[in-house]
Amino acid sequence: MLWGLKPVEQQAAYGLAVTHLKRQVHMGMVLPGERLPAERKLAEQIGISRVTLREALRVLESEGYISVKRGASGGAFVAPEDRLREMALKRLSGDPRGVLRIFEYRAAVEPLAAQLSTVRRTPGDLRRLDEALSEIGKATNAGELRRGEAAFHLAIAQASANPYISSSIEDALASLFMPLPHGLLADQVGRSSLLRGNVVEAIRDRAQQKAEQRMQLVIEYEHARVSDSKAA
Amino acid sequence: MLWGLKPVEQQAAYGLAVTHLKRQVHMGMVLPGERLPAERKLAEQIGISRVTLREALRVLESEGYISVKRGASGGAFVAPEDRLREMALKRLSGDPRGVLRIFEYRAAVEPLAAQLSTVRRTPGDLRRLDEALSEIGKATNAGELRRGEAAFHLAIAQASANPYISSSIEDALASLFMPLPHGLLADQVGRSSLLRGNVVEAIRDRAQQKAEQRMQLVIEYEHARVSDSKAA
DNA sequence: CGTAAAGGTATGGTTCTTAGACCATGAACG
DNA sequence: CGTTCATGGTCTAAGAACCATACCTTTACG
Repeated sequence: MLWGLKPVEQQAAYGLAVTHLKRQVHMGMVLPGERLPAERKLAEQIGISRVTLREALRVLESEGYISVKRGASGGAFVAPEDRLREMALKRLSGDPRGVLRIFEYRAAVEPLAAQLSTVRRTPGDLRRLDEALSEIGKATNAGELRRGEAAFHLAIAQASANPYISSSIEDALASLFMPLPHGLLADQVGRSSLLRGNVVEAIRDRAQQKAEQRMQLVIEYEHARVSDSKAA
Repeated sequence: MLWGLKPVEQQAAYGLAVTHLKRQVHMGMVLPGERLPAERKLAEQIGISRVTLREALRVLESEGYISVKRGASGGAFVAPEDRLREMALKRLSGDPRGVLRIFEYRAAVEPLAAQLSTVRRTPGDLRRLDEALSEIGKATNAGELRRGEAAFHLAIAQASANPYISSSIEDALASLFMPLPHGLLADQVGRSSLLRGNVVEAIRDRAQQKAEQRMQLVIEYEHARVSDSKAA
């Protein structure tokens, strides 16, 4: 038999921290320009020592994700939206097929998640979905819109009550920072609200087929949006 | 924002090795009763030191996956089929929903993989599929049948050329040792060969819809088979 | 009955991670 | 203007994990 040729590679703690923090940025859990918690606090929160965290911060800094300032009211600040968008586009152009891979995958899994959610949703799930919709509706810049959308997709993943689906959706979302196209923010917010609101409505009404179909639409729309960004 | 409440946990190297080796057993890459490579060799193959590997072996031994004998022609031997089946059933009964979760997930992803394979398959992919079919056809015991089937599903995952699909199928396959029901082996082999052979045929003919539908059948059949095992 | 192939054990060194203390900076405030 | 103090920057000592290597013990087999 082909005996485990691939070596078991142990990730260093600082490497895991780098990955973790990048995901937060990619999914918009922390917005461009925002300050991260102080080193001592952040280290405790993610369960590593401060020295180790600092190694991770150095990596993120060198890759342009954050910039660190010292002194009072200093700290680690996420790069501005434009810088992030630039980095994202660079990655997209480096691997043109990557986007297709992500979306063909999401197109299979997320509609399933929506469909399952119609049956398994808890009151807490519905609350999270409403909150996400509300954040999308109130978004006043690209970062906030992205964060709301990420929250929406993660909430549906959670509502599906299937750990395989959950973790794979999270991976797919986090694996790529999806830039929003420049353009009228109001338009983006409007379409995002409408399409995703319809999904939530179907989930609330326990309408399996509708939920599935409408989620499919969301994915298709988002795929198109990313492709447009790439073209521009 | 909710700042990364979940701590970043670093897996120890021996823990990774345990997981890796369990997967090999679960997927039937190493058959019941078979001997693992010698410690020195295995350690080198999976890229860890012998001392660390030995820690992993102690864990596997204590959980009943392997038993270790010393002296010439000693070594680490995978537990016999019956013992493994017993362990698998124990786990299934401990988490009755787990099986459903796995199959509802596979039912979405694997047909997609088959469909994509019709377009992206390489000659190497077709060869691997044929080999897997051949191993299924020649199976003279439950272990060999399982190994052939695992090889088949992994080959299709690979042929889909989508890393998200690939890794998630591997996870799903490895997350659970699927016991085969006691019963006429010839029957099992016959049905498995027929159903999976049809899928390969569709992939060879580049028949997208057929590939997708036939893979769906395979998953449904396997789900039923596992459920039967549980009942018995 | 000795050889060889395996597992079992021991030693010392390297790297990663941690806890804790202390230094340096600079914005805010009196 | 100078003090305060939150915050990043640095240092040290200890511990844990992992590794390379050498050597001991068991046991099948010629």
